[in-house]
Amino acid sequence: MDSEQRVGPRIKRICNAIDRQRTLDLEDMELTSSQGAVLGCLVRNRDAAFSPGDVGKHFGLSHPTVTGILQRLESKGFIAYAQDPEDHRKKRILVTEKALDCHGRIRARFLENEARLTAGMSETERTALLTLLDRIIVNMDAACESCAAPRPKEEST
Amino acid sequence: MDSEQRVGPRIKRICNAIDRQRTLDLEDMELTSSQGAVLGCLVRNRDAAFSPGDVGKHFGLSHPTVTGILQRLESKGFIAYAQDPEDHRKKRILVTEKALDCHGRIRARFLENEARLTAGMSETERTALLTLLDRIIVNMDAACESCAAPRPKEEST
DNA sequence: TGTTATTATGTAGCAAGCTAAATGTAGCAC
DNA sequence: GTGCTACATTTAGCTTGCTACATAATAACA
Repeated sequence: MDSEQRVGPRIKRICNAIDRQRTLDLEDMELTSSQGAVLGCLVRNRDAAFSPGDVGKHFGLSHPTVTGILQRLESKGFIAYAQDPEDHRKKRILVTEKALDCHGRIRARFLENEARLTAGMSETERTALLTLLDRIIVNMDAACESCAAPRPKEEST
Repeated sequence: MDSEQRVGPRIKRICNAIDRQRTLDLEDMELTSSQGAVLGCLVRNRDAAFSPGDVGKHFGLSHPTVTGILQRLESKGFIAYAQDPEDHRKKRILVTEKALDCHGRIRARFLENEARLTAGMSETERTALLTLLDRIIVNMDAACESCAAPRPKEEST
């Protein structure tokens, strides 16, 4: 299999380019791509009072990574913390007025970016792409699971 | 458009997971995912005497990023440098015996990883996926170009 | 109750990505 | 030769990702 025929390197290249582009797109709000994504999630789920752990699960990120992003969001005044009254290990993340103000613009920029990525694709193609990407995600979650707790042998074709 | 229906977040998630997995896969050689990819490229193109700039173009990475990866590869004895005899600004990257020894194993691990990603896909699906990813890459290169030299107005629907 | 295990978060330290600014070389105009 | 522009590389400093380790609070259980 030629290196030209592999999915992995393409994903990597696209991922880097998306991050670069989206960070540029949010520059005027002093947000990065990752910060924008996390903040969007927090605003949408503001009634659920997300914890750092919830954010990690939502994006498939490690706890220290989430901590870092949240620290920068806090220092810039987009979020604040409160204690969970029922479980003192947990923190609740509160979004500020500033975050609510920016939310629409962040969302719009991300949607424009998405449109640029998939420009020229039919709805059928876009759907096919999403389905195939979802299958990769499922495949990798399975690989990870077998990492943590090695399976007996699921299919030794 | 629901957040559930976007390509960008999926790409990001997959990219992170691939990096994690591939770095684990190369752990015994003391290489990371990016180092393995760059080293593979250098070994395959060893007759062309790649420069750091060539590596950057090949992977779509900035010069400082390439410099960092190459420094770590050099400190671990996988590559060495020589001056370009015709242009003293350029460096030529030489791969060591150690790199040649590891090359087959690196390649095998990456192919296994690729197979895990696309497990259960027909050849038709795999090809469709590659084609769609290539179109995203083309779209983003176009967007980047217009960034550097803002176009007149390509389609003001 | 007290001990232990699990869970939630934080800190330290590393790799990899970036931009901006510095250095050094090549090439060309004058 | 001098000076200017372009190019190749490096360094500094940032964010984002990770693992490994530390800490605090809850849960489970003898």
